[in-house]
Amino acid sequence: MLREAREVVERALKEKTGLSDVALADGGEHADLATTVAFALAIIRKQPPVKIAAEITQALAADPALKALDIAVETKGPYINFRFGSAYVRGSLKAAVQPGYGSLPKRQERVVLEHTSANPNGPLHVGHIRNSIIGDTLARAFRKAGYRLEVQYYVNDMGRQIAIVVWGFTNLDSGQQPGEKEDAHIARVYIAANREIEKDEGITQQVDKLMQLVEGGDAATVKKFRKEVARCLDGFAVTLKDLNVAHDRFVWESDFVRNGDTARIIGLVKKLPQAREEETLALDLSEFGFTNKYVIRRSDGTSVYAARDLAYHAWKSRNFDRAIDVLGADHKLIGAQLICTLKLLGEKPPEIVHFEFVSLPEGSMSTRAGKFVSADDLIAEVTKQAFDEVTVRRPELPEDQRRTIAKSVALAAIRYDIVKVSPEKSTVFDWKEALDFERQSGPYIQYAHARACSILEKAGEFPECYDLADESEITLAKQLARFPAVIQNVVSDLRPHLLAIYAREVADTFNSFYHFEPVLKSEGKVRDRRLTLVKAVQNTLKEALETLGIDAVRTM
RNA sequence: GGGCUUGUGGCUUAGCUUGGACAUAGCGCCGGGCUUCUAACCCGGAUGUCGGGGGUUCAAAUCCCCCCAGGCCCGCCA
Repeated sequence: MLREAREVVERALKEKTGLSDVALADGGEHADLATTVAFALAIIRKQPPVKIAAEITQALAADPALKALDIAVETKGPYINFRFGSAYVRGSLKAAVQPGYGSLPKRQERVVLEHTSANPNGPLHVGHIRNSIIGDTLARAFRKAGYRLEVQYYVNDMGRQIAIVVWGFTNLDSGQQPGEKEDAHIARVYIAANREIEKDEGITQQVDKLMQLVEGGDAATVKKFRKEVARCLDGFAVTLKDLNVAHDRFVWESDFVRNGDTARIIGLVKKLPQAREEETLALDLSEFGFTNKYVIRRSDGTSVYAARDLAYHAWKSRNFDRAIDVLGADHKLIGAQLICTLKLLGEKPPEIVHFEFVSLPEGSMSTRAGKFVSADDLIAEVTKQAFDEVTVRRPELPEDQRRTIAKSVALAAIRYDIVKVSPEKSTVFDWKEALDFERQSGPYIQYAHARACSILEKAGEFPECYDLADESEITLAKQLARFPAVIQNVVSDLRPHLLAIYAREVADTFNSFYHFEPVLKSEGKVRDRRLTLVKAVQNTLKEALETLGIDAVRTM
């Protein structure tokens, strides 16, 4: 409802002012929408802004489009405020109780979203899952916003790290320990192999040889690489499932070598005026502000990651209308070079969402050095803590039900803790925060939802009533009305944390309402309209939580 | 050294792209609230040179410049 009302107001303002930018903004505590356009007009018309604001307000007051939507206009000094009336509130409430609330009209564009794509040389850690959770939340938001979406994981199965893993499995004592997860096993061998390399530089040549063999398509070597990568991915699959993160397709990097795409793209790169072919093939992108050379092919003839990535993105460009990548901040430079080169090749470049690093209190994480907190450990610890909490609060529930709730609570705590922070902030992983299930947490929002469910359950059947009256009711309904616009903003700005903040704000407002306004104990019309409002809150929270990849549990 | 990025009460954080009405919320602290729809909750209070300095503007947390501090990057790694 907000999106529609905003459009009407914006159109009317443009008409009355003749400006293309009417500075329409959220009204905060003053109004539902507000504009400071009078300041801009004051300069043009050389009149005081207060006078201009009054004139515009008068002109808008007579506008039939605003009247039809029951939008009141008033001036407060130079500010023009818009206040939505009962028709808006009614329409908002009616929309918010519909199944699937928040979904936007279907679109035809096909979007490909790549996220996680961690190197398969060890388990996913708390840095990787920032990628997974941002990516998965964006994916859910895109689907809710009506897009046709395919989510991909790009499997780096032929990099140096994997060659080191394979070298380790061939040359070191590398048996799997009982109960050891595949990805943890691979990390152990990878770490051990790196220690050997530090001691003996000759090993690097053996690793290089492995890389040449795999690029050349040597059957036995390819098989070894595939085997370890696949095992690591099996481990990832368990972690990602626990995090409620899903991919539609795993795209293997080596496929772009095997099918000739990489050779083809290298051929095209060679013809670019920026190409510099000496021993290596590289691009000189200095005219675009890049100071380093962008290497595409090694002097031994093998391709580097950049070449295969170009092939992958050219493929995305041909098969999708839009491509979105979620990548760590360490990929900023190569991401910009990738985009630059794709443009030179006449391909659609991806839109890249970068997120900053997660470090540990003792310093940055490193798989190679074995310095990381694995996602599996995090999940196990948070789940254990959640089970204890559920047991304290609901001792009467059978254990299996407490376990089920604990699992959902843990998932909510982890996902929310990560997605609530703006991606551009680097963070330090903090166990205390990860294990906090109170204010500004996922469980806090789940709890508000469970409270709403509990009321609805006890209420039984009731006739829906959309005529809200009390200030607290109207405030809440207006907040629910913002949900579709929030979904819209998440996909247009590629900022999933906006949804996290919004869901928390709805929970805040509802908890306050819950405390002051009796629902089941009120009578007649009041009971009906409040129950309808509770249903709308429950429905909105459910849709918001599910878009965040969090279970909207009915009891906890 | 160069580039990108972050810096908001003791701690964490929203707002910054699109400059405007007393800067958002949480933790922690102080004080209240469970015979009442689940207290994973609610209400009140104290706490801010929006890193520092200049500039643009009627108006700057928000835009521009300089400086300081942290993170990331600058590889024939990925």
